[in-house]
Amino acid sequence: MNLQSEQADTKDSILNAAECLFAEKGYSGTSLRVLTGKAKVNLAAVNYHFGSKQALLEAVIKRKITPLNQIRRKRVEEVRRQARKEGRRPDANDILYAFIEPTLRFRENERGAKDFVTFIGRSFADPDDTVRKIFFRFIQPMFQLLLEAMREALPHLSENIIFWRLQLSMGALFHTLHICEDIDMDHLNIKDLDADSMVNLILPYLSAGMKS
Amino acid sequence: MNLQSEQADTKDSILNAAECLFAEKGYSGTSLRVLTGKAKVNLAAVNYHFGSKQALLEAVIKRKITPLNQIRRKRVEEVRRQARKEGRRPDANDILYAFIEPTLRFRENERGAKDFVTFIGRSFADPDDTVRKIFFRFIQPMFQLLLEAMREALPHLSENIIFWRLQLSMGALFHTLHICEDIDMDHLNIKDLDADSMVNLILPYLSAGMKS
DNA sequence: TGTAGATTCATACAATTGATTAAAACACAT
DNA sequence: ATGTGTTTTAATCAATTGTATGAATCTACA
Repeated sequence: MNLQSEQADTKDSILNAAECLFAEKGYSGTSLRVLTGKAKVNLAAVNYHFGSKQALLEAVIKRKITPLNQIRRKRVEEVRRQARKEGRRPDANDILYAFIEPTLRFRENERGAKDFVTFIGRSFADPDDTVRKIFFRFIQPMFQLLLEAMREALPHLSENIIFWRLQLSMGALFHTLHICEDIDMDHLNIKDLDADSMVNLILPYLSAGMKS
Repeated sequence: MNLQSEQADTKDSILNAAECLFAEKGYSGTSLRVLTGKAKVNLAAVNYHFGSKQALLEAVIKRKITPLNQIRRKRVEEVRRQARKEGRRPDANDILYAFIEPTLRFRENERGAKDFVTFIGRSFADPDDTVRKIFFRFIQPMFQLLLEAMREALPHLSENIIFWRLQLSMGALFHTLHICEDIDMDHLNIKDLDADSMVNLILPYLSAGMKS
């Protein structure tokens, strides 16, 4: 067995560099050479430690999405539980808040989380199909939970409508979080907005749309 | 000078194949070999007729975006003119309708337009920066017009807010139009929805969000 | 200190990329 | 029919891609 910290250093360097570069240039747009260059490790290190570029992608996603989804799931279910306890339907706004607030908080606090969230937005359109598939596998249960909760909150709307309004919400959210890294308009600063301000910016929009 | 129809056939074959493949796999994900293969022309034809892959991209975008933007601009300005004539502010819903309805109508009617609209959604996240830049150049004036119109319609909101709500709207719209090609859920069919149904699905959401 | 196992390293591999070239094939006016 | 300018074709270019290999280096325990 080797010294833990050494191995961890290399693996973590690769994961961190991948997270950053995947956010900036996408999975398909990032070569292992610039990736290992940024991580300051040998080119072969990726295949040695992860097996392949695709396996690295899975590791990058899993590392961040697992704890994030855990929080979001807890928060959403807490909203449903609270509503049930009070004998009423959950509110769509509360559900969205329970999903969005941890996402943006996470994005603000955790190291590299901003890159990761940007990466999510990018992945929906990656040239490589496997990227979408892998992401889908990790996101699907969370989306399903949101769907259930929203059906409770908005019983007068068909499942069809709710489904597509949730898609619209996801598109709005991740597109905005993705491109806000690109935009550097002088008077329209959002890049450095804190989590609360971003929630205040985005939540009312999504909430109104869901209930419309 | 050569026979017009021959040259046009080759160039158009390339443009059509590019449109389709760019929608399916993105610009960076499409190689000139599979592209010329699909178009049933020689590999060198792209560089001969367009100069480079990037020049082809510009041609693909320009061909469809120019007439589409012309219609949308006319429609949006008609909404503003009508409101001014009646001495009132334009309605946000009318502005959105003037933008979205031609987009979805176009998507439904014109040959290859569905692919093109899908391609737009994909391009926001293409690994190649130049794709985003080229698209931005063509979309920017239209976005600016929407921004102006919305400031008229929603004078109580800051330019900042309107800007980001428009971004949210664009994200919602193009993400949904993009992924709806992927989704084939048995009971949640949207793929073959006609333009009117899609407007009815999307417009209330965006409208409520903008006004929220 | 010496050895076994884990890690790093430089190098090479086959495949694919966009682009270029020169010759062949073509169209058309004279 | 001949010649001219355009288009198509096959072949090749250098560059980049993810991956694989074997030797070198390092770590930890005897």
